[in-house]
Amino acid sequence: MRICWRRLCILHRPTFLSWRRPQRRLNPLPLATRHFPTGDPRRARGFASARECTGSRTPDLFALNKQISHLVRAGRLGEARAVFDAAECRNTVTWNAMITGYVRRGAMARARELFDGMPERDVTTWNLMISGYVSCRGSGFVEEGRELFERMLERDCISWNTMISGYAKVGRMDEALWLFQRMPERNVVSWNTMVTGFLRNGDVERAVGFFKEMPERDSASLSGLVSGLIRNDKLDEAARIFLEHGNPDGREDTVGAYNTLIAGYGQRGRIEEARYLFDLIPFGNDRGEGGAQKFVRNVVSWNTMIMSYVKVGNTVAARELFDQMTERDTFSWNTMISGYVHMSNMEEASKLFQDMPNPDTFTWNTMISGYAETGNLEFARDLFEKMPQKNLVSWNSVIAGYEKNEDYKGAVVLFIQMLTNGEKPDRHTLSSILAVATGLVDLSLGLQIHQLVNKIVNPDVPINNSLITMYSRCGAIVDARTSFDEVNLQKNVITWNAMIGGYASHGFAAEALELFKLMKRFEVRPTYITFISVLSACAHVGLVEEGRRHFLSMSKEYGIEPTVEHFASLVDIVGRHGQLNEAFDIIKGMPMKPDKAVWGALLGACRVHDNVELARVAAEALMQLEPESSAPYVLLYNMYADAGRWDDANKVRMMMERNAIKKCKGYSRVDSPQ
DNA sequence: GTAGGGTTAG
Repeated sequence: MRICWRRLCILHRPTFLSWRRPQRRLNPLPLATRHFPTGDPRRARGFASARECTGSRTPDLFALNKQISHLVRAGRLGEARAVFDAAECRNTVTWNAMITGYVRRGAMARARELFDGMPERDVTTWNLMISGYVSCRGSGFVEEGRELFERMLERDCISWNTMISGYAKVGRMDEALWLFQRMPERNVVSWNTMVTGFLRNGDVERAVGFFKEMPERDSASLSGLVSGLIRNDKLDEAARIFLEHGNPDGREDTVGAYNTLIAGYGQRGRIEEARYLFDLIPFGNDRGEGGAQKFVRNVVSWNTMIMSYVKVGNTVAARELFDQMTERDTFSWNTMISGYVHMSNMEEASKLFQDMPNPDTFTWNTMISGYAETGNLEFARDLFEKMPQKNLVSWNSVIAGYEKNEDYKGAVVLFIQMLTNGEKPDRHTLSSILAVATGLVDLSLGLQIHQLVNKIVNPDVPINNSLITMYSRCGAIVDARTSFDEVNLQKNVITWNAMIGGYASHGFAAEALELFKLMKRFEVRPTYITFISVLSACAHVGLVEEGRRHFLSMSKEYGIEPTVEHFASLVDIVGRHGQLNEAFDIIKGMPMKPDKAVWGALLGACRVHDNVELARVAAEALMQLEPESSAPYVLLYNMYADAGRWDDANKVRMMMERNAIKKCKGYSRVDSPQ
């Protein structure tokens, strides 16, 4: 299948093809200074066409500031700026509102330009700028923040807190602590910032120490500690401290901390603890009459608890809670539906889907992927066509569904449709389509997708693994190796398996085994898949002893129990070497039923080493396993014929005719010897 | 303008 990208681009101009990662702007933008060619320094900066009204708040000014704030909150910065520029009269609040817009968007160069051009700044202005610099992504702007902080004449508590949180964000807790110790007065936020700062940087001990030392705590202190501890995998400690401190400021938002803990336990499958906490949340008025604990379970508590049950596959318990809820939101419905979908119970899922008042895109996508996963492409496609609003996940779900059900052409058609619709593929799309190229063994498609990968996503281990698999399946083993070497960041076991498997299946046994050695040197734990490749490599080059050793080391060193595939390889290794009886003994000693690969390996070995009797055993086993296959008959016939045992050969032929086995092309010798 | 808080799809 060939996709003509160029034609697609010309016809439909998918925007992503010319898409570039945005560059960070470091220097202030040159604004339209030429419109104000007077000598006024403020004009020279390009702003001051307005009269500055620093005095009384006129109603006009109030409305103007409100309007700018409103536009900024809605993210409509361009409009906000137009209003700002057109204003006849401004005060500091006006300027601050506009700066807020730029700061929130991370456009610090623009913010700075306004800041530099302002006639009068207040503490809020300075704090805004510092906050903008220190929360800028990329962490390169703390110094700019600090510079402003140092230049401030009157700092308030927020200035200090902002600066401290800036250092905490970039991991410089020493600097944060230095400021904390020197600030003239601290409030509860200062303390909270330090606690969460330590937690953010993995210093659990000092975080807990600071928490205990705090002169006063509020619900944010507790929530911050709880969530930070959970992020540091200290779930039990979080629960202990939380239960010890209860509800510090008597506010209802403590229920958030309960929910955090329930989610923490739920996500780790510790359902009993999650349920215990859920039951502990003061519920209604029954425990809160004194007024001390009036907060109740909210809809998120219910959803989180349902999610916990869904996670461990207990849809019955989840449904019980779901039915008890008096108020459900879309999360409740979606979680419950996704629970059924995960258990492949599409019947219940679709019942809920029909009952759900306002299914959203999430719901539709869940149903689509559910049908796709259970092999019902028709339903998946039908929903996909009918859904009122598709998003990227919708496309990805349906494409992945086609790929998993091996309808590769359908997947490619959908992918092209997706591009022509102007949707930009992401790593999920690309990895599906790479799997499609692998399934089709279509190198040309694979190469095109590789180009697309380079263009639109950052290097990423799973994608690179898919590339390795694609190239090696398409026989481009050198390209596979190139992709393998490009995963210099963090090769995972799949990376190694893909490359070792690629080498093994193309007969590069030495390279496969060499890589396996290297893998162990990098202390990557092999999986059963690794051993399938390793054993097959050993079989290819006749490394009997090494093969045996690897087979034994599987369970001994790595605790991996050999599967039927490993046994097939072992039989192959031993049998090819001529040790047919040992091979047969291995089969007899297998803990599971030998499959056709196992018997096939023995039969092949018997053919090579001319052991007709054992060949008969193997062939008969194969005939039972695969009654329609002609191969065992043909092989056995040939062996008898070669040995001159024509009676036996003819018996095989008669048997074949009796069972109405059709001969396959490529086994012409069946007819020729006579 | 500073600290914290939960849940759903590929």
